[in-house]
Amino acid sequence: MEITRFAPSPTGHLHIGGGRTALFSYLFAKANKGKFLLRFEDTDQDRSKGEYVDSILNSLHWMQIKLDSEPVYQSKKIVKHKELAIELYKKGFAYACDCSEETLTKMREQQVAKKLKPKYNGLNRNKNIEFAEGMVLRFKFPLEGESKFKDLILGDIAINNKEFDDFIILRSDGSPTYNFSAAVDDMDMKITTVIRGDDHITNTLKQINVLEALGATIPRYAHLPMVLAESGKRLSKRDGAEDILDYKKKGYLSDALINYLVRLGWSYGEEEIFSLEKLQKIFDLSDVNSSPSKYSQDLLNWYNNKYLNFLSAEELVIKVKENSGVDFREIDNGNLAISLLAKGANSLNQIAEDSIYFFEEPQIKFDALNVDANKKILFSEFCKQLKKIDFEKNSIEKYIKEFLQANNLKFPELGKPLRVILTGRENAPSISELLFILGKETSLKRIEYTLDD
RNA sequence: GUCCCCUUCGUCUAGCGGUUAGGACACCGGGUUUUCAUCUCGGCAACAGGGGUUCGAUCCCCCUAGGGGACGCCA
Repeated sequence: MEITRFAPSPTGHLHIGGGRTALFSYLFAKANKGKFLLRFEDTDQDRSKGEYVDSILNSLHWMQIKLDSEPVYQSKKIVKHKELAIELYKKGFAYACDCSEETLTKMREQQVAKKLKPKYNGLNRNKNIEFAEGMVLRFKFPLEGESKFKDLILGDIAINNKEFDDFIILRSDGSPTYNFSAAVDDMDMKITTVIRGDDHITNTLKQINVLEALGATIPRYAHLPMVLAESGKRLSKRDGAEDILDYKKKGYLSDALINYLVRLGWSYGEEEIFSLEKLQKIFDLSDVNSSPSKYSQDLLNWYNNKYLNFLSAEELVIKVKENSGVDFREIDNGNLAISLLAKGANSLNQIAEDSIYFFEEPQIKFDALNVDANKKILFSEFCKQLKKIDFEKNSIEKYIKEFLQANNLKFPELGKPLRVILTGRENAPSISELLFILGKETSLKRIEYTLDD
C-alpha cells in the first residue's frame, strides 16, 4: 500500500506552495488507495511555534485534506534519533568531529575565495575521534561514485558523490539534524513515496545514503517543480501569493483553490474542472509536468468564479454570511440577488461588497447623475408608467423596450442613469434584473428619491 | 563559483518522430434590450538559439543562452 506524507516545519503558516505539495501528496495516496500522513518537523526549537502547528492543521482541514493517522511530531523523537545516530557512529557510518565554528567558517571562506563549492573538507573523517558530548557526528558520505535515484516526475537523477560533504547528523547539543531525522522518520513511518518540492533533490540523495546505512528500504521519490511568483521570482507575499488561510479569509472556495492548485503542474487531457472526488480517483504523478509554473491570480479568480456559480443560492447565502457577515436572508429576493451577484464575482467577499445597494438606499440626487436637466421629465414619465405595470421579468423588459421606442431613446440614455439611481454605481447587473429583484416598491422609491428636489 | 533541475502562445498546459501545434486564463473585436457585468461568437498569440541522429524533428542526443534550485550544528 502506498503511504505518503507531508512534512512541514511549523515555522510559519501554510503557504500556497506547501499547500500544493500537501495536495499532490494526498491525491497520490488516495488515487492509490493508500494513506496520507502528516509529520511536523519541529526540531528547530527557536523557530517552531504551536500557533503554526494549529494554523497548518487548519489549512489542511479547510483544503479537505484528511489525515489517515495522528500527526507525528518529530520533536518527540529526538532521543530516539540521537541513539540511532550514535549507532551509526558505532557501526562506522559516521564519525565524531570537534571542529569549531571558527574553523568551519574559515574553511568555507577559503573555499569560496578559491571559487569552490563550500563544504566540510573531511578534516576529521579518518581521525577516529572518540565521540563525547559536545561533539557533532558527521555522516561518512561515500567518497567515490555517484548517488542516484529515479524520480517519478523528473526521471533519472545522479550526482557525483564528490559534490557532497560529510554533513552533520547529530549536533553538538545532542539533537539530530533534518537530513538524518527525515530519513529515519520516513523509514519509521514506512513511507513508500516521498513527494516534495524539487528544492529537496540534494537532500534526497543525502537521505538515501543515510537510509542505506540504516539498512532501510528506499522509498520512491517525486520532486515537484516549484511554483514561482507571477514575476517569475521566488514565491512571496509581495507577488500576491499568500498563506492558505488568507484565501479563505478573502472569500475563496477551497474547491476552487484545490482545482487551481492541482492544475499547477498537473493536467488531465484538456479538462480544466475537477472535483476533489474525481481527483482522488484519477490523479497520477506521471501526469505531472517537469517544468516550474507561475502563480496566476487571474486563473485562480476564474476558478473561484466558476465554483461560486456551482453553488446554489442557499449555499451562497450561508457562505457569504459566514465569510463577511452579510446576510441575504434579510432582504427580499435574497436568493435571486445573491445568484445575480455571483455571476460576476471572484470571491465571497466581492459578493458581499457588491451587495450594498440591496441593503441600503443609494440616495442619488438628480444633479449627481450628470444628465441633462430636461431629461428629468422623461424619468418622471418612466416612473409614472412603471407604477402601472406588472412587476414580472418579462413585462419589465417589455415595458423598457416600449418606453425606449416611444421616446426615441437608445438604451444607455435611460439605462446608465437608471443603473446609478438604482445602485449608486455604474457597474451592476442588468437593469431589468435589478428592477425585478429590488421589487416595485423599492425601485420606485429610489427613482422618486432622485427626482424629488 | 560549483553542482542539480527546467525551457511549447503573456500565463496554466495538450503533444509522447509525420498535427492546419489543440484547449483554458488574460487580452482584443463582434453580438445580446448596446454596463470596464453576465452570456455568446470570433480573433491575436508559442515549439529559446545552434548543432547533430533520422526519409522526417516540438518530440531523441549534444552545446549555448535564459530561468529556478541546492551548497548551515535551518528545515
